[in-house]
Amino acid sequence: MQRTDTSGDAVAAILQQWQRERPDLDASPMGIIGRLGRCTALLRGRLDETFSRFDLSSWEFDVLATLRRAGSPHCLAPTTLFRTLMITSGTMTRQLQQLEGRGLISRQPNPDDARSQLVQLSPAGLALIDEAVAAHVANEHAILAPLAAAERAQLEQSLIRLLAILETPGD
Amino acid sequence: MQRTDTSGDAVAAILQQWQRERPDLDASPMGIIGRLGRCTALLRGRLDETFSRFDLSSWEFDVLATLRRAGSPHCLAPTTLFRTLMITSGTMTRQLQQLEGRGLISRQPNPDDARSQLVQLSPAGLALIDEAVAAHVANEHAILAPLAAAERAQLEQSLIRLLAILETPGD
DNA sequence: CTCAATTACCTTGAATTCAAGATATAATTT
DNA sequence: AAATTATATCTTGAATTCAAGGTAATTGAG
Repeated sequence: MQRTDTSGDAVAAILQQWQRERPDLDASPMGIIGRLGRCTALLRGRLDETFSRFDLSSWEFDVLATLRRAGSPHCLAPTTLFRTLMITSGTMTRQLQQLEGRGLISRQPNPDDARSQLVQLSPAGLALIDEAVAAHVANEHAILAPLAAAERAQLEQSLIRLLAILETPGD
Repeated sequence: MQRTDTSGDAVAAILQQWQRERPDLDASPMGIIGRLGRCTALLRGRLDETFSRFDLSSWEFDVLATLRRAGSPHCLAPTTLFRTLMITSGTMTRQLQQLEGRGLISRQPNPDDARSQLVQLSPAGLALIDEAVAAHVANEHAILAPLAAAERAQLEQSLIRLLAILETPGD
């Protein structure tokens, strides 16, 4: 059975419920934090549609895109990759094994350090990610198209501000 | 090994890399979509800190909070729950089994429909979630405290707008 | 009224992700 | 210089999540 959801603005309804059940609490921060999570969840689905057209999952796209962004020779150490992608090293290993199996990357031992490996985008991987990135960016443009330029600017500015707060180490 | 990240504003750096490597693409939507995902990821960690103080994981909190919000007698069908929580029915079953094992909910057959069950918050579950919600809301207030009232309003307004677009069925 | 077909509800097997462990290098002390 | 501690890199076992399947109830036609 598939997950479903009938939301209008579900978050507003949740806030009303809390107001009714726990009037002693000021739940207003949920108006921001709840909607943020919800937007991210819905976006994930939209973006995955494009990835799947290239037989890629979200994380596969991310790995290939990171190598691509690094520039020629499209070669990075696994540690650099998993730090950039904010995943654990174990997850990284599995992902690289899988991508190597599909011939999208190659892994070679690092001659200068037996602990380390060198991950490189294969020609096939390079061609694939170059196409996929173009489609991905086009998809993102389409998703945000209903937003006027001023709305986009306001949203981005707000997110920059929030991100600065969240990244501040003095939690 | 733990995941790490050294971001200043990592998204800005990524945009610059794409500009250098693929000047033919206008990657500006990533400025919004990338930061949104990043904010959500960082928030998750912050919120989990509070949940763990009550020996709750994020999903456990969500289930109990949904039952609590519903109001007395804090009783819902599993289907209502998994639709609200946007998870699959299989995941729901496991979670309810676990919560029942901890004595936080009870499950009884529905007398009107042998297919269905009734999930109810136990007294212990009610007491726990009432405490945890208060702490959670306080935590959210603390997280957003650096934002001025006007900034909060602008951010929320932007998110409401974006959410409306993303929820529009005409994908 | 009976039976078939659709719908709705819940439990089990495959895939993904994380925490802990094993090995190799570097740094420090004696 | 040898030994020891500490750091860094990558691969494996435990837990969580999703897709497919089985069972019960409702609907509608004959």
